[in-house]
Amino acid sequence: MIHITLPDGSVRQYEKGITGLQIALSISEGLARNVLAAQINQKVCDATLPIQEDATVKLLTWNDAEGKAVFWHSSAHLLAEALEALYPGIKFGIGPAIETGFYYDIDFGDYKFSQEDFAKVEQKMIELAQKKSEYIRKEVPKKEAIDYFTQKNDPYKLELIEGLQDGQITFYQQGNFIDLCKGPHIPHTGFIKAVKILNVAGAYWRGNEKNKMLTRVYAVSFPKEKELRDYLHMLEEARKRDHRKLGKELELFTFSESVGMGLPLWLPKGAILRERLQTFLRKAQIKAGYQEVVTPHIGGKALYITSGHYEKYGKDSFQPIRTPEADEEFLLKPMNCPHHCEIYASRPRSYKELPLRLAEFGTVYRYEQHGELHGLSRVRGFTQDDAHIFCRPDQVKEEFAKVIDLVQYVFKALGFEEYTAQISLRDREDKSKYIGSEELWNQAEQVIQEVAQEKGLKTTVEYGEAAFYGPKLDFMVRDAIGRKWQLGTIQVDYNLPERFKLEYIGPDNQRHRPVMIHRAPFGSLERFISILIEHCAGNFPLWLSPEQFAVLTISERYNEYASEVYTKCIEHGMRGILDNRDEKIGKKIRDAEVNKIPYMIIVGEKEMQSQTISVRKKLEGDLGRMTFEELLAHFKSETKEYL
RNA sequence: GCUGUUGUAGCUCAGUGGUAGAGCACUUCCUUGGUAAGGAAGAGGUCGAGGGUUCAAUUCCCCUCAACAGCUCCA
Repeated sequence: MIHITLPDGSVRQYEKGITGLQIALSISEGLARNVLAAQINQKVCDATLPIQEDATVKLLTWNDAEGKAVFWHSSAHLLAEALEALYPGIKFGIGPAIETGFYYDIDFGDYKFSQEDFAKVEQKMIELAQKKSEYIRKEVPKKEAIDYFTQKNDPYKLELIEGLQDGQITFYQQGNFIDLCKGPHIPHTGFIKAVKILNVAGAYWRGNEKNKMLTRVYAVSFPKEKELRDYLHMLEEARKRDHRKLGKELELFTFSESVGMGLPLWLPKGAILRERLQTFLRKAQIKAGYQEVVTPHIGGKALYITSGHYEKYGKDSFQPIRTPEADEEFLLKPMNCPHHCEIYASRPRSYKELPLRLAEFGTVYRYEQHGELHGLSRVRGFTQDDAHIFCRPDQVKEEFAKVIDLVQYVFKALGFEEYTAQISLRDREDKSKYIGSEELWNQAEQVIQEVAQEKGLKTTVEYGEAAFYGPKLDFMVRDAIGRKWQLGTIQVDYNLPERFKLEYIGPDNQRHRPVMIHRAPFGSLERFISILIEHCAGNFPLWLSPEQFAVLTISERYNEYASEVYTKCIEHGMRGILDNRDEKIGKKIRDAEVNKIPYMIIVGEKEMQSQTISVRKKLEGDLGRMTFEELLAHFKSETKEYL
């Protein structure tokens, strides 16, 4: 008998050789029907794998991320099986699960696989799935593996086998399809009830552009039809919310080929959005003890040699700007920290003035690769809501905590309710690539984890993801349609204080090196706004809306009264427009709705007579007649402290 | 940067080896209307830029730029 510890801490006894599936069956039939794989001592395995000794076992279902990954990986095999059945002789690269769904890289030879083929393949996949073919694991000697794929004439699989150790090679077979694969897989294909091929794209074999380009077939699958429908609905919604589309429609920003790619031009309405966000954060930062600074858009080359960025990124950046006379060279600043370090170093510092928190909405320029540019989310010129906190090592914890408070305040104000903190620490094996003493790192890594816990943040820890100069904490937010984005970041830095030889005089009258914390709640305004637009589908909260109201006239007879109302609104600090076009009210309402203007103020005969206004709210409808003061109250309650 | 797709009016898109079309937006006129599109007329384009084939190119070919998708990258 062996002892199996389950996630709830309970321990059960089973015969040696029991499988995850059988354990599930012993708990409930329903669970057994849903088990996709088993996590045995932290390792994800086939649910059909016999367990030979005491172990901790977690049964994975569709509700576990690992369960989904196995499900999608198995679906990739099903896709391959279907493709092989329909297009005999094609050759297979790799077919992994990805964040949502899976893909398979295929060499179709001369055939051009396209959109027209999708339905046929989906149908075949479902047909094969319904056979409930088991995924059968088989350990094969290297020679046998090579023989199989040689006979099958698949050079990609052969190349993969070459890199594997004899004795560690496994095949998985379902139906007539055999694939080189280390697994694990779901018990049988019958779990897969809904599939959708999403798109095809070229992808180099092994990601190397010198290699042959294969056709990557992207697809997604689900255990229920409804989940597929929901997913497709989400994709549709994402298309509708695309910030590039809304940005154009709402006249927030544009691009010009003459100005250059990746260099956004902010239109008046977009500029209001930026201004609102900056004013909002500025207010919060002043309360939190930050001091604002302003630094130029360029910096001498020497600055970046000192910071080390020139060596690391110099070649991949915008090239230096030269002055007419001497051999002076300036670089467009790719980050603000060196400038801020110079401000710190501009005079001797006492421990009494630490922490020193320097903030700047600093515009930086980075030469992003051509193919990487994407709307506002990846650009070549952007404004960071940057700040650098210079503090003593023993202040890192408190400062970190304060930054987390600030970020949480910002997220809440902007309607991001769900987020997790991703903590990036050193590689546990190889610590050689990091700068800074072991002691400082240990302290900072511990401090970050403690603070995150004390703040009650949901955290994930990624080892090996820390920057070479220090550990960091990134906020991953979930938007209104369930997508995850990395937003605010807090990074500890031991490198720059060292390179810039920053010092402060301690109570012991000795020189000490401060620690620097980089932080940006938004990250970049451009990227943040792109996420915000998609999060709220262009329906900004009232305090951010570029146009908060529109005064709509019933006919030109009321133009004068409408102007009075409009002027009163403007005088009260509201932003909006007066629509006195020669159009019917229905048309004006429609246009205001389409332009996502939160409040429509309608004036006609009744309103003019009674010196009132009729108010209609976007997406909600008529609020009825009210006085101007009542409208003001609506505004006040909706904008709270942010107006 | 690599591969593929696309580029026609301000926007969304048809179309053709014989120098172009729709809807919306815009201008003017009619209409003076009550909670998501009133009517009519008009104006608007070197068909992304450059080169080639041709009697003739927006259409075919080459090259270039940009956008989009994917790959690789991200201080």
